[in-house]
Amino acid sequence: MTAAKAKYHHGDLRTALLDAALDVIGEIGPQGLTIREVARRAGVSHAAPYRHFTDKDELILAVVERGFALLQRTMRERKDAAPPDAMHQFAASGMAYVDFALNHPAYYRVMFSGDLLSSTGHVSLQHTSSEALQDMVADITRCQELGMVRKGDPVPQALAILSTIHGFVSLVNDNRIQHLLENPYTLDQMRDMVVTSIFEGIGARTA
Amino acid sequence: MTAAKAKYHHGDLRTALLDAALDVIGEIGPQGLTIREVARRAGVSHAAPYRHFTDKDELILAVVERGFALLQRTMRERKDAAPPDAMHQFAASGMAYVDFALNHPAYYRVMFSGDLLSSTGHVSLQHTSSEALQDMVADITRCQELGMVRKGDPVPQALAILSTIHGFVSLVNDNRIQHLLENPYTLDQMRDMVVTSIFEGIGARTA
DNA sequence: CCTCCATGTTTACAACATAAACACCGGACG
DNA sequence: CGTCCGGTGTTTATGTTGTAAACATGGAGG
Repeated sequence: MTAAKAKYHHGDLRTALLDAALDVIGEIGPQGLTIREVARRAGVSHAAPYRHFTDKDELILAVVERGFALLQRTMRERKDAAPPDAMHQFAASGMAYVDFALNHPAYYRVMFSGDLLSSTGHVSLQHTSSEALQDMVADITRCQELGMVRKGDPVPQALAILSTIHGFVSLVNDNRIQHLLENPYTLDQMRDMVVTSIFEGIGARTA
Repeated sequence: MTAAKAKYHHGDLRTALLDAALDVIGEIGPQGLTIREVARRAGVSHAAPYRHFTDKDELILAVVERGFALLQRTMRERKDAAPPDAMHQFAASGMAYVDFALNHPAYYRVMFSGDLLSSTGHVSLQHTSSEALQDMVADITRCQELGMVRKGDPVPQALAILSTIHGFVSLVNDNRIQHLLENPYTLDQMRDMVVTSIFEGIGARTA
C-alpha cells in the first residue's frame, strides 16, 4: 500500500524476502541465514518463502544475482564517470569493484562465499565471474594497444588483478587483517597501495 | 590397537574426529560438516564429540589450528630447501603457500572460509593470519636490504602479495575460474604467471 | 456473484545442535 | 584382590531447522 508493487496478499513478498536475507547476512552473518528467520523478518509464516523459491539455495542464488547486477551497474557508472581514455576507465572499474565489496560486504559475502550453497558449481556463478574476467580482458587489451600496459596474454594479467582485488577484499571483509588497521594507514590508503602494486605488476603506467 | 595412541575406550577419539571432519569437508563440502556426521564416521554416538569439544565451533577451530600448523611446517620446509639467499627463500615460501592451498583445499577452506564459525573474529584466527604477515614483512625487509625489492614500507607490499595469493587460491578452490582451465594454460602455469606478476608489482628482481 | 488459482498458513517429519542423565571401564587406593 | 572414581561414550530429551503436504484465502476473470 505504501509504495511497493503491492501485488497479492503481501505485496511483493519475493523482494521483501531478498531484502530480509541480505539484512540477516549483514547482521547475524551467513550462518544465521535460515529460511525461517527470513520469513520471520518478512512477517510471514516459515513456509511462505517456498511459494517463491523452491529451495534455500534458490533464495541465495537470487540474492547473488541481485548482487552481481548491482556490481555491474556500479562498475558501469564509475567507468562512465571516468576520463574517456582506456587506462583511466580500467582503473576506475577496478576501484569500483573494490569499493563495491567494501561498501556491500553482505552482498560480496553471498556472492563469493562458496560455502552457502550446497552444490558447488552453480552455472550462474561461473557465468557471472567469467563475465567480469572477460570485461577485464577487453579493458587490458585496449590498454595494451595504447601502450599503457605491458604486452602479453591479457588473460593471466586479468587473473592476477582479479586475484589481488578479490583477495584483498576477502581478507578485509573476513577481519583477517584487523591488526593492520591499527597501523598508520587508513583502509582507503591500503586499498590504494594494494591496487597500485598490482597495476604495476602488469606494467601499467599510472597517469 | 593398531598404531594409534590407544588411550581409552576408543583410542584417541579426538584425533579421529578431526580427521573425519576434514574428510567430510573434502567430500561433501563445508555445509555437510555436522557433528553427527563426524561422529558417524568415527563410529561413535552423536553426542560423543561433546566430550572432546564443547561446541561445533571448537571442533572447527581445532581443525583450523591443525591446518595452520601444517601450513607453517610446509612453508618452513620449502624455505629451508631453497637456496640460502633471502630472495629465493621469500619466493619459495610464497610458492609453498599457494601449493599448500591447492593441495589441501579442505584445510584451506576451513582456515579461511569465515562462514563456518558462528562468531566471526575468533582470536586465534587473527593471530595466525597476523603471524603469516609478520613473517612476510620480515622476508621483504631482508630482500629490500639486499636491493632485490623496491624500497618502501614492507607492510603494504606484504599485504598486496598475501591478497594476490589468497585471492588466486580462493578463486581456484571455489571453482570460479573453471572456464580458464580450458585455456592453453595449466594450473601450474597460471599460478606461476600470477605469482610472477605480483612479485614484479613490488619491484622484485627475479633471479 | 461465483469460481479458480496464486499466495500464504498449518501441520507434519526427519536431521540437526546441544544438554542431562546414565553406563562403562581402567586405574588409584585400600 | 576388591572397591571406588573420574574420564569416556551412550541414551534420551528439547528446541530449531529444511522441506513437503494439506489446507485456507482473497483478488481476478467470467
